[in-house]
Amino acid sequence: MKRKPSTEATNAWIRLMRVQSRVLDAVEQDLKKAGYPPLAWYDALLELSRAPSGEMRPVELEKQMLIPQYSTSRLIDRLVDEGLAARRECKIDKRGQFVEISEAGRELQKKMWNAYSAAIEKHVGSKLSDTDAMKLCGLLDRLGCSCSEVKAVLARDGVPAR
Amino acid sequence: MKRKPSTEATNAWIRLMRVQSRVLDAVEQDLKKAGYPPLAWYDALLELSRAPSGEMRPVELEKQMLIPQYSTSRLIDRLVDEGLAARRECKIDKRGQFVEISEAGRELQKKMWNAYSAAIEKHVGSKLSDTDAMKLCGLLDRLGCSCSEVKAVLARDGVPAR
DNA sequence: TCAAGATTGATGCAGCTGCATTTAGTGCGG
DNA sequence: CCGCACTAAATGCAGCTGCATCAATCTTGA
Repeated sequence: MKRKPSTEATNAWIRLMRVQSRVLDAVEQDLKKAGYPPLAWYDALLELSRAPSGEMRPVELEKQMLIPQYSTSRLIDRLVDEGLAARRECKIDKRGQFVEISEAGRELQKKMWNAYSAAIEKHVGSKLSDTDAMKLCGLLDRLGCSCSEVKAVLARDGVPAR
Repeated sequence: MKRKPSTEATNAWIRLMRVQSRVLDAVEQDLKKAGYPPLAWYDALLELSRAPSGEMRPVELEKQMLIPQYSTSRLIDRLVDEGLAARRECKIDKRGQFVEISEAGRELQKKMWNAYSAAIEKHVGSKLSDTDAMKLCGLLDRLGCSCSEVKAVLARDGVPAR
């Protein structure tokens, strides 16, 4: 319980915190400068656009995005306010609802992916060879436990952050 | 400008975001469960406690912690509210001030370091060999640019996050 | 069938962040 | 000495997060 971490572990901890924060910040700034909303919006739009019928239950979205319930609820509020999605009633369960992505939402998602992927390339890709990127993944995975499902998702035009 | 990142780079990006968020969350939760304030408080207390006279200018603190000015200002507010630090007037520059850590502040910093270091060991150290931790540092450093000064600081009983 | 419990989603409140602006004081060139 | 640009710190406002709680509805089991 009181075992102290090695210097190496501590260094890894510090860098993990700092580097992530810098890189995330840089990417978010690039998106913002291009006039786009935060990454969380992108993630939600991506999930919605991937749903076969273009609509999902908030609970689903919540599980996909790994964010808390209230956070989903409010994110949906904002997307709806901006006309990027719409709430649909759910007939089979009156507690629930469906969230449907709009055309504007789909377009935004696609346009954001251009800026987003460029930012990833700029702030990550260009600084690491593919083999090094793979090594980094391997090491990070050991800390994270549950990231293996990511690979499956990473098919087409977009990636979820967080 | 429109170059797309490789799958490897994208994977590294995703993992960097996810793993950091999970690990940080786990560590913060451990601290919170032990009844301690957020990590940012610890960082500030650590910086203050390291200052030779136990006091610093907010501007200094800001530079050390790499957080924006207003953020420092409010963090100091909170520390002062909790009796962990006190504002002292600065005679040589009447715009400015000094922030001095209190005894309570020093004690809290030391107690937090026990919980904090245990959390680092639990969530990072125990999952990575020292050599792997070093490899991880090396890879992360290439993304982060400016983390080299960390080593110098990492001497005694505590580490700054972010 | 109906009460107990679980699930879905919303919301009030507090804390923290970012942004822009304000207030106050410093220091320099003319 | 004065005006002007600069720096130190605080603050109002909006957005987002976490927590706790709520209301509505669904499910289960006696």
